[in-house]
Amino acid sequence: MNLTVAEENYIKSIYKLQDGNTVVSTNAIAYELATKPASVTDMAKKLKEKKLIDYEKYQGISLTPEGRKIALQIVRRHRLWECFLVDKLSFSWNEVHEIAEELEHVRSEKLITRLSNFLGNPTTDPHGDPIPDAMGRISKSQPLVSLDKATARRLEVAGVSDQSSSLLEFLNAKGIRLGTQLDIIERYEFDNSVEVKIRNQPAFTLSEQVSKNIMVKSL
Amino acid sequence: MNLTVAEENYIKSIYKLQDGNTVVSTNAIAYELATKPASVTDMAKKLKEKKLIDYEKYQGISLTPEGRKIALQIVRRHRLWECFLVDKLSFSWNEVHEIAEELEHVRSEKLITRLSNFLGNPTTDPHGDPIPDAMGRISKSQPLVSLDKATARRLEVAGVSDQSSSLLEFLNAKGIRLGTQLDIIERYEFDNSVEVKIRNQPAFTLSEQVSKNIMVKSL
DNA sequence: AATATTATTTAGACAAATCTAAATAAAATA
DNA sequence: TATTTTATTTAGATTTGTCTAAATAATATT
Ligand SMILES: [Mn+2]
Ligand SMILES: [Mn+2]
Ligand SMILES: [Mn+2]
Ligand SMILES: [Mn+2]
Repeated sequence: MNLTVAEENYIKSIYKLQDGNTVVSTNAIAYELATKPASVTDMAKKLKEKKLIDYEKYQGISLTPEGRKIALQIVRRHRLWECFLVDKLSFSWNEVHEIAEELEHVRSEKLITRLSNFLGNPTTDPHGDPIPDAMGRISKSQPLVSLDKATARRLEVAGVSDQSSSLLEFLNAKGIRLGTQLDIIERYEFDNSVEVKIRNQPAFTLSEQVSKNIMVKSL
Repeated sequence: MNLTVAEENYIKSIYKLQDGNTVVSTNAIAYELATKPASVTDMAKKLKEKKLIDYEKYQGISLTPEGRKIALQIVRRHRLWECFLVDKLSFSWNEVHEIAEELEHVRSEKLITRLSNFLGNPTTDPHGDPIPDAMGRISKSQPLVSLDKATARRLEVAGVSDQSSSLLEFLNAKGIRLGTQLDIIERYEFDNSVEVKIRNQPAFTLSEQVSKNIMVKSL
């Protein structure tokens, strides 16, 4: 199965959007890929032809088992490259997504096997997302709680639900990254903001907008 | 200047073929890129439009200074990735070309700067070819001699002029790589073959075909 | 149920990169 | 120089991925 870069990007988006849902809508894919619904319909026909998706017009789109297998390979490549960029080239987590978006399309079994090995076969990427193994097995990311709903006092940052560069940049500036331990100092009902503290640093306040997108686990 | 992968591949081929020559022919480029002369003519018009090559019909093709600058960037990326694959992922030199052929098109200044740094800013790639620096400066590869014409008795392998996977694989199997030291045992006029010896190994014979493509310097 | 809104598909077009076959120019040879 | 061969270009198609505008289907609202 030899796929173009465009086809790979569609497969990956469908995988991402499907998560739980039975089918994905034409519009959702168009929005995700910053393209037009008409283009999605065109591509849907091609991917159906290749038996990578199930698709009947007006009925939404879902990956076939084969499509899912390919999606997991692409996700694996994407996340391994993100690890490489952060761990070996000292990029910060907000800079790696766009670059990995290109690197993920370099197809070579051997390259990915060796890259994974070189990185110590990591199981999560710099954003806390699980990395599928060579067989496409992916650990169910334990259901995390968002910071605005967490109950414990001491928490560890385990992921972000919004991966926009603007959020990641903000967190970066505040010194919040994966594995950072936070203490909840105070919650303000008024605007649902929350005051938090990182060891050896003055406390600061996070808006609801932000705390909603920080996924944490208690220690 | 935003170039497509195809445009980058053309620019790189023209750079490679120009080397010394004033202009490059349509056919030479077609052969190098395994495409058809008609396609080269089409692309020549586009690249001229973008002011990356000088081209008048029937007069051959040459890079403009701007085109040359871009070629050097692509060559830099290609060779740095080759270093990465060999030095960090333990690929052998005959396996890296195809993969680097894809990696070279991932465009990110920062990525390449950091990759170079991570590798210790190497100045030659695994095939002995010089790596242009960030400014596009490239060290004139000292004019090497091919093994079949070398005069000294003890030689060091400094490059290969044919980079086909078949030659590299052969050399690999014989234990010949960049920096390998060879002693000339005997030259046979009959078929221009040459018997060589690597330290701690039995001597063996190389055909003229092979020795022509091994570039060496004396020690 | 009729109407309005939203989602999706179709029709027709375009740019990029390629091809084959035919036409033309340049170079080599007799 | 005339002829043959080789190199290059043009003309016309094809594939991939995209778009806009118009048509149609599904859903929501009165
Ligand atoms: Mn991508
Ligand atoms: Mn990620
Ligand atoms: Mn390439
Ligand atoms: Mn090389």
